[in-house]
Amino acid sequence: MKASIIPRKTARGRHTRQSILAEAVQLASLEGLEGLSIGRLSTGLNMSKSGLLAHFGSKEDLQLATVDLACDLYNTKIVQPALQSRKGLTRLVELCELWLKYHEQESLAGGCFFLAVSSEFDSREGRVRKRIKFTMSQWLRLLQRELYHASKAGEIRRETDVAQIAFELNSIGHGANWSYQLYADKTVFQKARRAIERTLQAIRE
Amino acid sequence: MKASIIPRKTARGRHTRQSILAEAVQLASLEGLEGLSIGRLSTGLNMSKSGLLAHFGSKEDLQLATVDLACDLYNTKIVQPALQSRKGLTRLVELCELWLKYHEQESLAGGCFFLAVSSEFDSREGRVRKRIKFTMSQWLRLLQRELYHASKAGEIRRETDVAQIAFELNSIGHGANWSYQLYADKTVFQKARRAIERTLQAIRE
DNA sequence: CCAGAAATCGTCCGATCGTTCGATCTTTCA
DNA sequence: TGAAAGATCGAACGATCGGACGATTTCTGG
Repeated sequence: MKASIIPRKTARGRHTRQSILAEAVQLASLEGLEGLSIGRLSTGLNMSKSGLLAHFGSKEDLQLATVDLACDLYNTKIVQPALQSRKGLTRLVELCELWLKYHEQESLAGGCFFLAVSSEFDSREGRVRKRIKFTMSQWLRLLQRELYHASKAGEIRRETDVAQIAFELNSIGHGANWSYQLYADKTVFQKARRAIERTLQAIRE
Repeated sequence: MKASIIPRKTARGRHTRQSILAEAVQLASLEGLEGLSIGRLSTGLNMSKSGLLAHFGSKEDLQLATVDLACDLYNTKIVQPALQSRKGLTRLVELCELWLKYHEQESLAGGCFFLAVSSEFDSREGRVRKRIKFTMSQWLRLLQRELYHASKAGEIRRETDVAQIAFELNSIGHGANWSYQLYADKTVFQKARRAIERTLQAIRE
């Protein structure tokens, strides 16, 4: 029931909090946000349950903070770098490629954090689901925005259904992440690249 | 540690067991095979925990039996009907369409059972994961087999990479299931149909 | 140097988990 | 009809969960 935010006020506190969240993102990619238990998380970090929980107040707040850190992570590693590319088709391809590269080198042990937790929470309710939905919407809108720019710039056919293509690109990510997690088959990343290329080729002007 | 199979020997026993499993498939599509707790499952069926567990012996055996029933379900509702169609491209399209229709009419409350549980177990070990992997492999091989027949029959280009196309078709299923579960947006099924059509159009002879 | 703030810890609580076991219904059949 | 077999139940177990609370350690500023 406790819903307040517990702000850490010193460098030590902030550092501990960040360490917890970094571990939480890894663990959640493997076992989900619910499987992430405070007991195991704390013992894995050599601290007490209560000491850990003091940084967040409740498990739900820990989950929310974990989602937020993952969001920062994907922004730093994928979105921001891609924003250096020219907007439109170039940036769109770069977004896909950076996403693929990031997971190809197993940066997260359990694969894409957001695909894992969005599947986990798609039948739940509450703030965590809402936050995940919001973040995923941002990602999809980002893809659509670049498709829109590409359309305006004449890089792709003007009548292209950007929602349709965003759906297809996103689906390819799902398929690649799923295959790699279940079968540990690295070739799916090349399959994904070919699929992306074919999808975009079909709408190129 | 108990690993034995507890066979039910009377009609009553078999009926109860099937009722449990039918409910378990529904529940697992919503909350996963792990979230499927024996306590809630039994109270939802108005019976005792021990009475329920007596049909399976352990939670893992219950999970395995649930996977098997789901497998039967998909065979009955999707695979067998599609086998009535002419092999090759026709049957492939029918497989995809039957899968889409089945989930479009919300036959399972939590979406595709196998996509849900394969995501859940992709980072675990044990018999359940192995069984899920095996079942998914069968599905993927089925798609590839029809592509192979289509190729032999000259319905699609002979040099088509069947593993690549199976990956793409499967990805579309992932994307549709995910979008519908997270956003309850029924239009994704039409998007999926368009994506499937585009994918197959690209390899048509 | 010390007092108050911040961080962390140890312990306890109630709930729920999977599982065991003996008792108790219910069915079957000799 | 009555005893064996099968099905179900109720109670209890140890473990683990999220969480609460006061005590204790560590840091920091006057």
